[in-house]
Amino acid sequence: MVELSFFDEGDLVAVLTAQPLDRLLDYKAPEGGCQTGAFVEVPLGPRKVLGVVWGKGAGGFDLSKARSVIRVLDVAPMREEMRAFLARAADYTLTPMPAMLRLATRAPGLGDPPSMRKILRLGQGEPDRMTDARRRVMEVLREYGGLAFTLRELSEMAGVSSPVIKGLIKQGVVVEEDTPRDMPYPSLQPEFDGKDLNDDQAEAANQLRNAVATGHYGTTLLKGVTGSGKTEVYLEAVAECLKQGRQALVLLPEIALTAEFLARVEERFGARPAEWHSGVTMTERRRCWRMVGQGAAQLVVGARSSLYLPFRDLGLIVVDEEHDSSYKQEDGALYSARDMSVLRATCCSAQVILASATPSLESWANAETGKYQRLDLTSRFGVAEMPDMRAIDMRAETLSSNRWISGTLKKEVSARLELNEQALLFINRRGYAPTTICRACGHQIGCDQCDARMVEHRFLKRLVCHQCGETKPMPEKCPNCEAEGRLAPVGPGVERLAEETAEVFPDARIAVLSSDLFGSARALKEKIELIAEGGADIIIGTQLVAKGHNFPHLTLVGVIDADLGLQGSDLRAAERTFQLMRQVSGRAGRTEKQGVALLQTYQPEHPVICAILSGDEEGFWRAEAREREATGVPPYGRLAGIVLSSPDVQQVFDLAGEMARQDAPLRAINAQIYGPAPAPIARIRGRHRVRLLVKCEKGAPLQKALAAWVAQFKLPSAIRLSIDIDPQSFY
DNA sequence: AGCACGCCGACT
DNA sequence: GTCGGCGTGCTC
Repeated sequence: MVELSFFDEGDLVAVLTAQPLDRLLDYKAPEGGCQTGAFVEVPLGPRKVLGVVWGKGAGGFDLSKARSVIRVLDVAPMREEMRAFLARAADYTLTPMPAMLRLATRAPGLGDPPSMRKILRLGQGEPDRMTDARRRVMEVLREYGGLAFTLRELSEMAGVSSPVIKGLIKQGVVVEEDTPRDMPYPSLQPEFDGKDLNDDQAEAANQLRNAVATGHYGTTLLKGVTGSGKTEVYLEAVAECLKQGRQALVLLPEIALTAEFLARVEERFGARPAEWHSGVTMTERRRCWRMVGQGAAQLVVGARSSLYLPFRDLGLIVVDEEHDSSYKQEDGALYSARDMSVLRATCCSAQVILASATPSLESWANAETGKYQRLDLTSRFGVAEMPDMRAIDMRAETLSSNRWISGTLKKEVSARLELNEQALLFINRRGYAPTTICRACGHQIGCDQCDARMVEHRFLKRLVCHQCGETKPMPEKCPNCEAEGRLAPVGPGVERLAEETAEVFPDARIAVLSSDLFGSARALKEKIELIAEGGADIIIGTQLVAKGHNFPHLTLVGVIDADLGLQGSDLRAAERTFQLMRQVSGRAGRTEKQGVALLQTYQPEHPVICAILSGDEEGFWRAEAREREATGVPPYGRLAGIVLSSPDVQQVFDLAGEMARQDAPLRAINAQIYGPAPAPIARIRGRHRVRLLVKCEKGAPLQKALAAWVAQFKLPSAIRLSIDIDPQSFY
């Protein structure tokens, strides 16, 4: 090996810590030495902190100050490819290395020794006296001989109290053994037969398998309409990856989707994979992190942060619903899990599968240029067709005020109810009404912390700010003119639509699905299952219902306001509306019955609405691509958003203005600078936010220029600066 | 990030 | 005279 990777005791090693320092610190290697990549505990001032040995120490300082590494932690060292990935991701996103290391060490108890627990097995001989309770204990142990039980589990399984088991232990009939607390995950069986695939799916699966078998990097866009069997297809790629003895990672945008996915994995591979997301317990996270590092977890299903797990040999990353906006972290470390997946895959020679019914324009464009492979699944699974989609021209409908269900839609819903089928009414607005206005003075109730309007939630009996989460009770009188009883809700939210629906269809059973109505993912899941089994006639839902849930009795989708989202000048509005409408429409008719999707719109000739209705997706993307190419925005140009925030408006505007003037490093790469302007969310929790936008040509070294530009300024401590490369929301 | 150091206002 | 505000700077 050429690289010097082992250091003897006393050698100077450079250590990266998760503390926000702008450089590596040198330490003396501990007793017994250490290797590059080792996770270590080092002294830093009065504290002990976690670090990773990054290489040979650079020296060049007063060596008498050098302290020693306290100890090497008992976890697998960080691999070269992981270090390279973190460094490249840091360069790309302009995130400091300590912050990257923090992402990669988000597991509790990394420094703890591998703890042991006692498990119970059947020993030799028979108990002195056989009782019912004792018999049950022995039966359980005999029946599940392959499984390890703790005292508690066994007493639960056998329905006996723990003294019964303790008595058996004393006699040696049951024996205790020490095993590591972090157990390897049960092994998955890629040899099991998958579901039957149709020709289309089989062909796509075959191509993905071949790609995985090359053992090289590559990215494939797997495009398939809702219900086309994308999951079955990419699980075949996972199977191939496991056969190669490599690990696989499946990213899902929403925790609520994991339960269903885990069940499918279990069905396909005979066991459950490792799970990694915010809902997983501390002990389980610890186990996952360690087992992934030891190669004792073959498949991980997780949220975007699972990209930073210490895989030993990652061969495949699937990004399901790759267009989903939750893959873009918008606070703290700013990164797109989709782009980071591709980066990670290039670092470890893995394949990436980007799966979506409605890909992001970026991925579509990368497939067009041949940077990504593209596979299309056209036929829906089984006999179901894409629903028949039509617009309801709201200009021709007569609706009384504060009503949103048109006569046409009402008739269609009634017809479904007669047939005992389900209808879904979709509105992408939580709460009762988006605005509360005073009829006396016209004042709108806003949030005290932000500049957003507050949304009335009748279910919670409060006003809620959807930007910062601030809530307050509904005031009795107008906070502006003090008029009493003149505050009125304006516009529809999901709760108000439910109210109208109950009036219009008094005999129907109505279920409302909105994320704020459920305390837990489990409660939500139960409700969804209940609905799927036919426990409701009309489903009223927000965005939540668009994501992957299957309602077999659903044959009609009514979109209350298809224009919502087309307003404003957000460049991605059209793309998002297109994706959302297609997804929601795809909920209808997933089984043998043909579904219908009706879009209430005031602009039926809008290109996006037309593209949705005609199903001409390629046409929509081509038009969008032309538009973006003409304006030089992503993916045809590069963008970065710089947000400065401070409690002091004047201060933050002054600095932003100063930065905009001192733009020499940016001019050097021909970049243009726009702003300062109030950021999309102008005030969050009392901090005023100002944004600058930097735009340049596709090939320009944007990050380098930005770094040089920002380095010119010394930030007052009250001001925070964040740089967002490839921002998702820009206007 | 913590934590110490250090330089100016209201208290014993 | 001293306690304590948090701006500035350091951590191998």
